[in-house]
Amino acid sequence: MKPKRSVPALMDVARRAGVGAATVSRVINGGQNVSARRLAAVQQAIEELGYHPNQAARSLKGARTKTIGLVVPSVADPFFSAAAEAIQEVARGHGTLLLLAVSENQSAREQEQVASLIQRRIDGLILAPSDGADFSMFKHAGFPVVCFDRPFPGQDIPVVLSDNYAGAKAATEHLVKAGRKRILCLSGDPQLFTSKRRVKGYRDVVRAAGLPYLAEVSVQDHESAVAALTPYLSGRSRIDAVFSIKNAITVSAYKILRDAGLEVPKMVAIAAYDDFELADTLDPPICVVRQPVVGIARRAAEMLFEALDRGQVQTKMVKMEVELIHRASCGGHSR
Amino acid sequence: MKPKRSVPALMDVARRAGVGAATVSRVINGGQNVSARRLAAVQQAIEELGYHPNQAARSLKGARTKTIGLVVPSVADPFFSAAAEAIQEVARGHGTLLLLAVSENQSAREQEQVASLIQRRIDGLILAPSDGADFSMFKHAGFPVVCFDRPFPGQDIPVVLSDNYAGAKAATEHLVKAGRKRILCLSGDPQLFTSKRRVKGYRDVVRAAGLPYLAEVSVQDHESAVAALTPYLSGRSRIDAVFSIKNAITVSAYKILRDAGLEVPKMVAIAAYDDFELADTLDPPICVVRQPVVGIARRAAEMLFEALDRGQVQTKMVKMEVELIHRASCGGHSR
DNA sequence: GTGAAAGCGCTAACAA
DNA sequence: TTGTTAGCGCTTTCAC
Repeated sequence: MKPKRSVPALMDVARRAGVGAATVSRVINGGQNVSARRLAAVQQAIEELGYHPNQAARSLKGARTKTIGLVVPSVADPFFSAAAEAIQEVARGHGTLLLLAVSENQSAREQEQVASLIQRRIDGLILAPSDGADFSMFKHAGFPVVCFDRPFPGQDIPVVLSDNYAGAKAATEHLVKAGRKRILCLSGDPQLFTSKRRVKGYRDVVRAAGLPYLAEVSVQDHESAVAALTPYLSGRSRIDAVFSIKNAITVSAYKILRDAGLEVPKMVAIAAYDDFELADTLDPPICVVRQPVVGIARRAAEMLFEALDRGQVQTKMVKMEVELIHRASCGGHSR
Repeated sequence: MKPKRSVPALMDVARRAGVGAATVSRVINGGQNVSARRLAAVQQAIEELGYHPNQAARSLKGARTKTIGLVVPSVADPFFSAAAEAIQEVARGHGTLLLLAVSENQSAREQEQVASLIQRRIDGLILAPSDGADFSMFKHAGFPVVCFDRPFPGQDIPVVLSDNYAGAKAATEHLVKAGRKRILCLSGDPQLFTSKRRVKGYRDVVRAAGLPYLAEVSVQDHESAVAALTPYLSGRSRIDAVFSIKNAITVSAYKILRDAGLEVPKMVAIAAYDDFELADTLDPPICVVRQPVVGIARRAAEMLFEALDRGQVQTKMVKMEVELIHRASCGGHSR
């Protein structure tokens, strides 16, 4: 009798322990209604065989897969990696694993990844949707979806996000109060929901204050940051403040100003969206709007599991407050 | 006839298209040997129903799950989140999804997570093992494993890592050449493989140079960094260089020295392991040993897929070279 | 080219 | 307390 080559199945355990399949099933599901003798026998067989129940077979029977999906633009981004960590932690608390997918903010990729997740019959999905996210991909998907950081375009899907508009407003107002007159707004992809809200917050404030609306909204990397900023560094179009809306750009702006010899905050103030690890260590420390990343992610995950437990989600939108962290780069008084 | 409530199955498609199950199966697997007429009918039914094949059922039949596991100490850590991104990218190229698990460097958690992955019948596993990783958890697992960043303790599992010893040696030698006499080595968990190798590199150099071996190897956070460094900031035990071995500690050390009024590099030089985003932006820029994170992760993933394709892994260990990035904090000449 | 039917590993209903 | 058995959704012979 040749032992079957592959991984042991429940029947192998049953045979080795000299019991029926159902008994093994009972044992691996809590061991209720099983005599001590057989329980021990089965446990020993499991141990000896290194048996692990096949989840695929279980979920075929209609059980939960104990797996949720997470789709983010990138895990390399500190915002989303912190979120991923928090979500995975909540999931772990529910005995659930995380299937990670990366969309790069491209709806085609997003769709492809979601299709892949649907095939795996995830119990639920947490998603930071791309701008062009298409709801039809969820047709007949059969699981709850919770968005975070951004809402699902044109769809009433539960979402947890922060108050981007208020945050940008607060930061801009702070600059205005500090006496800045020409505030340049720097942003990445102008299509991005978060960018749009933040730019709007900035705009409403400068408009109300009668200041010029100066925005460069398509800064992608250091090179384009140089290109975008240079015209504003001297002459009559010279600015006296920068409001950076995108994490990665902030540092570029800081370096460019410094390299151009423009003293911060004396000549040009800086305020930025998203706190970062060394914001308080740079010279001068950078004034930022801080989002409760972990709080947002955790809340989204909790909402998903509520939906899983209770059957339905009650809350449609949770908007978290952000915090303006006053630091010297604003040139403002801490009040 | 009530339409079944849940997600559509292959049979639903078959019935709607008026064909047999096998035909639908053929269509979703490439559509070979199917008449154009039925192919169209089936595709339409799939579209209308929003049908997605159930992977669980497929893998029950013995097919690959097209899913690999990734176990890291933390995804919030920039090193591991960059690695995760790279690995997910390679996986995507192979039509494979990533099941993400976090061990927090605790072998119990690691074991629990791996068990969970085994149940999901992953095709393979990429792992940054904890110090106490127990090989027995893979008993009968039936899939290839590749480690990265650290080898599996006492086990001959394929691994991709960087030359921690050489990197630490190079950094320390650089400090020695710059004339430093009292070099303090700061490290986190002394049990960690990478820490041990780096400390050894440091030690061998200071010993050979006849300099004192000064090490604080259990620095966890900013508070403990303060506690560890303070005794060395003044008096006769005063140091003239710090070699920080752990990412998170480096910035703490930098701040502590700065706050203590010890000029860098004039009074105290700094060299550190692992490059970080703002290392070149701080004042002074921090001299670091840079690991090819993405290269390491990608290579590990590629090795796993090679093992999956070819059946076996050939390489047992890949050691990547690191690079010493000269920056002003060392007080050295750039050569 | 096509469909019927067996079986992958498991759970749950039922019988004993 | 037990074991037997019928599927879960799919792929894969094997006839037609």
